[in-house]
Amino acid sequence: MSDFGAHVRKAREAKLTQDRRYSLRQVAQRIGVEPAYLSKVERGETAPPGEETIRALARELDEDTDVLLALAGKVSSDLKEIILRRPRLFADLLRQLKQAPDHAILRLVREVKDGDW
Amino acid sequence: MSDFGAHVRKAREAKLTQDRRYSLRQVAQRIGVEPAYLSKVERGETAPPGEETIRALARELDEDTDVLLALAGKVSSDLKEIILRRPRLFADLLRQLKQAPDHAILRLVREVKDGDW
DNA sequence: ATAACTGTGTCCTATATAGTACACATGCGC
DNA sequence: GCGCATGTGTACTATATAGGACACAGTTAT
Repeated sequence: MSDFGAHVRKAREAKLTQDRRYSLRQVAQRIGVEPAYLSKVERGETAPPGEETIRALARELDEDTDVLLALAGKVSSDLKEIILRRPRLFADLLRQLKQAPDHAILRLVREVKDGDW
Repeated sequence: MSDFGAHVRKAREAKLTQDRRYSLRQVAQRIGVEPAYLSKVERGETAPPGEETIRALARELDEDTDVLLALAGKVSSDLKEIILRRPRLFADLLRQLKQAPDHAILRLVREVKDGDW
C-alpha cells in the first residue's frame, strides 16, 4: 500500500555507504527491534511500525518524523492532541486549507509565527 | 477516561423527552449496533465505538461529528488525510497554533475563507 | 578457512479494537 | 394483568496491531 519501507531502506542504505554502523542489524538494535522485523518492514512485507518505533527510526536516520509518520499513514500524537482540544476550530481551519496552495499555508505559518494576535 | 458515553447519553435522553423513538434500543437499531453495546458505551463500560459508528450516532443525535469524535479521542479520517498529504506544512502550522487563542484561529479561518491567496 | 556479521524465512504471540448473541429483570400501556 | 418494550449483565468473537524468537544461507574480515 505505502512506500514507507522503501523510503526507510533507501535512507538507511544511503547512510550505510558513509558509515558501516548503519547495517540493518545495527540500526534494528539501536532502535530496539528485532532485525527480522526491520527487514520485513523495509521490504513492505509487514505493516509500518508503531509511532514510537518510527520516531526512533527517524532520529536514527535523520529523517523528518512527521514525513516518516505520514508515509506510514499516521499523524503524530502531539498534533492529534492539538486538534482534540479544539476540534471544531481546527476541523474548520484544516478543511478550509485543504485546497490552498503551499505558499498560502506557509504565509499563515509565518504570520502566526510573528505572533500578531 | 473520557466522557464520551455520558455526553451521548445526555444528548439521547434530551431527544427522548421530545420523541419516544430515541430509546436506547431504537437508536441502537437505527445506527446499526446491538442495544447491549450502546448501553455499555453510554455508561463508559466499554471504549467508544469506531469512527463510522460515531458518525451515525452524531447524525442521529444532531451532534457535531468532530466534537463527538474528539470526545472519543479520535480525529476524523478526512482531516488526517489532509495532514498526511502535506505533513511538514500542517505539522508546522498546527504547532504554531497550539497556544494561539481561539479568536486568532477563527480570524485565520475567515481570512482563508475570503480566499485571498 | 573460520569466525563474525549480514539479511531474511518461518512460526508464534500478546494486546487492542470493535463489536455480537442471548438472557434477564423491570416497567408502561392498554 | 399481561404483553411488549425498556435497559443491562455475561460471555464470546473476529480482525488488526505491533512486534519477538530462532534458524538459516551468503558475505566479509582476518
